[in-house]
Amino acid sequence: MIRLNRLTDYAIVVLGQLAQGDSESRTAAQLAQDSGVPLPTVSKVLKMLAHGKIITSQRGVSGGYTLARPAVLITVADIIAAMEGPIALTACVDGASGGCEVETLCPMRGNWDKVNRAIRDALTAVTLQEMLTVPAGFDPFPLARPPRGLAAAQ
Amino acid sequence: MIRLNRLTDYAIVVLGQLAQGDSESRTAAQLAQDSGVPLPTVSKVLKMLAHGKIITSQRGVSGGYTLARPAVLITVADIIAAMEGPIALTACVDGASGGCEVETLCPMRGNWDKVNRAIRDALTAVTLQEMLTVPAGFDPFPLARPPRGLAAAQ
DNA sequence: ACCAAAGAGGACCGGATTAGTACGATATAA
DNA sequence: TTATATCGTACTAATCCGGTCCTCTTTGGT
Repeated sequence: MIRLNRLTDYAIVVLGQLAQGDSESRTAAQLAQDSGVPLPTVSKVLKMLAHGKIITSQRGVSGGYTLARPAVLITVADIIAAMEGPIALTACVDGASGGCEVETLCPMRGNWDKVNRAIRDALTAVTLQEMLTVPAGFDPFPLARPPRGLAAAQ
Repeated sequence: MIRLNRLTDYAIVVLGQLAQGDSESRTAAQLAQDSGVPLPTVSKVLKMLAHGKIITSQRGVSGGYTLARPAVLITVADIIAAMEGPIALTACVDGASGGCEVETLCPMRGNWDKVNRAIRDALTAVTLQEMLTVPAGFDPFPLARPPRGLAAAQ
């Protein structure tokens, strides 16, 4: 199970709220209430998204947040990148010769790149809009997975 | 940055060692020495891989580990699945109605499935063999980013 | 039959990461 | 000028994960 941060999850939810709002400006408080996520946390998420240029913020008395562009043009890759930095599986890949101690022994430095690119492409192919449109008659709980835990798993 | 466990990283390295060994049996101690990873940790990794049917183990006095099948037939998806459980981005996706508190509000439960499938496909497309063969003249450090403190694990 | 080697399995602990909170600063419209 | 709402940063608590240790089981050799 590859984990992405809970905040990223929230980000998607919040963006969903924003996308439904007909491009109207919504305050952090509104979004917090609508999403059920505590205000400070939503605020944090919104800040990160604004930083990543996914949404725009308007300060001041009647301020709020708006999608920076239509939901169709926002990809999951964009969102994840905003929330977690560049999309890549963490490994020796991430540079800096000092970082990986078994560097000289590891026969495959750099080949993660291929994997990373594949994943990046996969994530770029899905837009926020697609995440919002729930297909008719889909199964809400596709995989019944064991609680997390690698050792406990299987 | 999507994180996969450090153990998964080790798994790839260790499997690399195994793949080079002409299908000979190697003990955990040997692999630990060759990979530079502490024995208990390597042992744990090997156990998990054996559990996932990636490698086979032979107990007893002249025991050891061997790849369960040729490196060409072992995909990165297999390895990650063995180390971290089913491949999916953690989200409301992962079932159990109690798990997600904003469930009723979240307009996009289940659409992660599309993303997950894409990622799974991407990972399945890369084999251990491919990870081993370093392309001629590749750049060892494609992205220059600060090293993540690796806890000085020898 | 016994002993040594090697893996299997589980429990445990410390450290690192992250979620969540709080507070002060800044901008804006009325 | 004041009320409102975001911005930015610092801090704390809880969770998760990597790593280690210990004991049991299996197996081959003596």
